[in-house]
Amino acid sequence: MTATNGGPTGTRQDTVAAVVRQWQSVHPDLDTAPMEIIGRINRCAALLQQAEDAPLRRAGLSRPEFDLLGALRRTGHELTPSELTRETFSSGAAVTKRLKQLTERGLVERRGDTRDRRVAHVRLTDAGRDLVDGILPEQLAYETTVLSGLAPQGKDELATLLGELLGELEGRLGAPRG
Amino acid sequence: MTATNGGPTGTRQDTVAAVVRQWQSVHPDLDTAPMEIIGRINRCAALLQQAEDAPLRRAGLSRPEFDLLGALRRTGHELTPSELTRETFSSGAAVTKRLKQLTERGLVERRGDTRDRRVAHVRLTDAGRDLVDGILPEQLAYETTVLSGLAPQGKDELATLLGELLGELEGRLGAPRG
DNA sequence: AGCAAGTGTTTTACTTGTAAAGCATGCGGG
DNA sequence: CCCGCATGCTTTACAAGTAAAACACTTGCT
Repeated sequence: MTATNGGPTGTRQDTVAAVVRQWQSVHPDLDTAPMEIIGRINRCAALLQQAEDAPLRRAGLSRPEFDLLGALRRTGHELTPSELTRETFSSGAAVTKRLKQLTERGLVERRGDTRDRRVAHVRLTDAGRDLVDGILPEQLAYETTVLSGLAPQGKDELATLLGELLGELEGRLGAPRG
Repeated sequence: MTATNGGPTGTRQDTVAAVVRQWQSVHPDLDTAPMEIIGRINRCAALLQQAEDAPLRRAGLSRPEFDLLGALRRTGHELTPSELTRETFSSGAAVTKRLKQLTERGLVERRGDTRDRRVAHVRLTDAGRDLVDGILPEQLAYETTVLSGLAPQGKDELATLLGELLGELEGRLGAPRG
């Protein structure tokens, strides 16, 4: 179809490029440029999550469960369910369900607040902490190999650009917290 | 905590940066660099999907439903359920369910293959085509504004880098199709 | 022809997430 | 004091995805 398809010049063809080309031939008038970024982000995220799930599944954890445990581990202190909601960007109901399961599995513990009996405080058990500490290196190692195809400079550039975009998005969509 | 936190030099602080900083203070030995890319991709994807859903929801569509309709629209011809599975990267069962709903809503039609009575052929109805054609410009317009905070050069750079990464991922994870 | 194995699609049982309602508790004004 | 409203968390009813089994049909071997 296209005249300038070229050969493999080092950049491998990805599926999003093909999709964008199809859209352009159907709607030549539309500016499909945003798809090249947003479509790729979505597709990368889908593939990465699928792949990252592998190390986690070995430990019997889903990614949202790991995110919850990770939030407790990296903050280093107890968190209430509502704080976990904020840290893991998920709904209160979802956090409640996950906590129930993780508690049953002995990975987290809860205690009530002495002052305000509505609030709970959640913390990792020793088993929970060990599990997170065991998985995290594996996951980072895997992620490192995934990114090994990019030039070091490209990685820095990519991290920076994504940081700018994310800052935009969080400012715009997450509404300025004030 | 950090000495070189600096002021607002143009790059706004994003949540992933804070998370990475937490991990580094807990596990100073680990190389957290991959998080700066992969964590941001995941978070961007989450925020984008949430936001992009807005224009779609107005039309009563979920993103996966729109992806299905979009695949039919951009290829320009009928597709079988298994082809839709490949085009939309979702499972056969999911496609079956979506087709059922979209058929009930009069957005797609199915006909059986005359030669092989196992296969079905799915196509957009006029209403379905009109719906996609109506939504797509809105969505692209929205996406354009989302990206408007990035410098034009940054956008190109980002698209290119993501394309490289995605090419890697699809080659590695999606297994070379051959 | 007739049957085993393969392919395309759907069904089933189950898991997980969500929105909205429901509880229990705390807080401030009359 | 106590009533109304806000808050923190959980429950309920439901929507949507998945893996594995089931189903329907075709194909190739004999």
